[in-house]
Amino acid sequence: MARGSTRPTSRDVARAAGVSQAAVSLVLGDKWRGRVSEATAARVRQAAQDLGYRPNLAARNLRLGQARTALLVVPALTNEFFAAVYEGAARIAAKHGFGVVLYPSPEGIGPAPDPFASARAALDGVIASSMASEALTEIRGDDLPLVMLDSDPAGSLGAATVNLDITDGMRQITEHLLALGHRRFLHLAADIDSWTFHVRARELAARVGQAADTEVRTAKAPITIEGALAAAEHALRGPDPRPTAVVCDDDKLAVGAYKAARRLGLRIPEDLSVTGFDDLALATAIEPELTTVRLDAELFGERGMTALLAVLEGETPPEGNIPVELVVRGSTAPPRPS
Amino acid sequence: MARGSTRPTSRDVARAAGVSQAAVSLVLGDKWRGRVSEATAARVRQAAQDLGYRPNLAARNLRLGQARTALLVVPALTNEFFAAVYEGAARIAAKHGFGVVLYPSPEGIGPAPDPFASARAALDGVIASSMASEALTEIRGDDLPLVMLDSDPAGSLGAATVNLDITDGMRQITEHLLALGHRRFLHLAADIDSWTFHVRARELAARVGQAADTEVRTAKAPITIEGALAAAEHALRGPDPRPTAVVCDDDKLAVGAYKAARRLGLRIPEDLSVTGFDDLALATAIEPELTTVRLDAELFGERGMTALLAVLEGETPPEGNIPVELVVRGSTAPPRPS
DNA sequence: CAGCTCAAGTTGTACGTATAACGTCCTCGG
DNA sequence: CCGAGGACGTTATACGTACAACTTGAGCTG
Repeated sequence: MARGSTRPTSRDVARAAGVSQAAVSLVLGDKWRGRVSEATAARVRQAAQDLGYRPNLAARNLRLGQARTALLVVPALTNEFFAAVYEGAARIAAKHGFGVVLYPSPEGIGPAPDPFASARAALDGVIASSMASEALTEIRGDDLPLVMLDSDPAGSLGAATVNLDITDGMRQITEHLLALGHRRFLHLAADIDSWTFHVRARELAARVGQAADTEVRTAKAPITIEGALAAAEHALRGPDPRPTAVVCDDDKLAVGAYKAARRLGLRIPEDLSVTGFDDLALATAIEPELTTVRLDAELFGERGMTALLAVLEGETPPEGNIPVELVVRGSTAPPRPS
Repeated sequence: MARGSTRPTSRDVARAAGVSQAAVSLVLGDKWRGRVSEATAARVRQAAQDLGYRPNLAARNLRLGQARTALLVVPALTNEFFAAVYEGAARIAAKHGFGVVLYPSPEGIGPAPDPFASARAALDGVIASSMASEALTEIRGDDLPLVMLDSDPAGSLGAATVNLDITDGMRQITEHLLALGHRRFLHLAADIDSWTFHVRARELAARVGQAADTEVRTAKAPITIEGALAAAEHALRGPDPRPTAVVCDDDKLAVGAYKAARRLGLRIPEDLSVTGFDDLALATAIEPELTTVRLDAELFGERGMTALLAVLEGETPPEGNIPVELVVRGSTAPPRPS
């Protein structure tokens, strides 16, 4: 802030090139065909180069009434899944000259004024994960275009939604396990009240319910290794007969299940099958490698940004769920004959 | 963009409250003590509330000549370490009314105009990880305040630096392994040419060199599980006698080492000790849990942001390395007597 | 009651840009 | 030789805000 020489403006460039400020704006804005001679344009570009001129974004945004910036609201970047969503969104944004800013994790803000509560004018739109929906209304105005990620299409009035095909993912897992012969399941569920996890539970119950002699127990856990370990161990120590397969809402929960199995002396997959959800780096780090559902988080982010851009253009965003894929690895096998 | 009713401005609020626009600015900017009566101030605030007024950030930034925004340049957010750095930086930033934007991963930008190349005017400063230093000069002007993360203090002319005490971390690892009795080491090194990884190699060589009858082999690998697996397997199949400890530059590399050991029929830690670096979630997910050096990535980000804020205030940023901590878990043990 | 002070505002302007609207000169057809 | 139009610009203005400088009236003092 205590910088003496301020940065050069378009007026400085104009002076150096011997033209008016307007001419500089035309040339650098690439709107000079038939309005400025090639020679003059070259002179202007050279002057801009020499001075190291960069347009002042604040002024440009003010003038144009838009910021070419979108806000992405996610629960936590340290979750690899959401980091990948960001990267996908940022890639598409960059292709269209847009930037993406993140809503800082709510618990970290404290009593300070939320920078984004007053930043609405510098944003053109919002992409929000359903997991972060509570704080959403105060961040976003009632007028800012909105795209919801993984949210109940029926419940998000007006806003465009982009969803992964969670239902199909859970269907594939369930059918895989049923085909292997499993009948007694433990559902290790995330203790988060959001649409995407409700769908998992609903689909698991529906599919398993169609087979005979089946049972589904549920244990809720926070999405941490320790939390999952505690919940899984407690549930697996429950009344006989023990479940033969643990269906986890998330790969991280599956790691907890692995640790619980180890404590109980159960081998995976011989004594216990385990499945995850997301296909994070974690899934192939552990032994045996985890059977899970691959979610293309980057594509998810890309679709979210694409949808927002469509809304901004006044078009109708594309519909349709993003397909997911069951990846069978070493953590699932037929149950031991009892 | 095709929105009919534009958002209310401070002038609209002024009209509604029956005062001038300047009065609105004074009241909402909290600079009205002794300039505006309490009653009028209340009227203004009420009007702003009613209209749902939010200041236009672009205009404010233009007027003030600052954006209260910092740019954080990191190689990849999907690396949990850098995601945590972001969260730390964003937390401190928010406390000071600042925002943090990320430099989008370079490979994703493609031929489109880089939004940040021209965004300098909307940025007040840059925090950059050394791993991303190549692209730095074109992003940053030559005038924007800069803080470097994990970079050679001697090499970063003028810019403030914030460093983790990597040297001490490697010292602790080496001494731990030497104390256990190890003499033959494999250094599974990241194939990235950056200061932070040079320090690891240098310190390992220096410390081990002080003991008698020691040997250090080096294998370079990209920081992926597959890459590390290939490099580690190749190195461990090398000429006898085999190394008894694998020192990895990074936890992810250590996972590759685990997989290589498994392929070779070596048990960890009985036949082979393995150490990591970073203490990511991965470290406690695998079995046995990984002996590694804990880096407080969030604190790292906090310190980076604090340093930048100090520079912006014209103060001298605080000095000193951030301490790191050896976390001994189950992946290290005395070598098998030969 | 003249002159001063102070509260309580208002008027005016600048930040840097993009673009609409307005000159010029030059060329060229009729 | 005149007028039309294109090529090549320039001048002027608005975006919404923050703040310096000015105005106005009331109260107080001597």
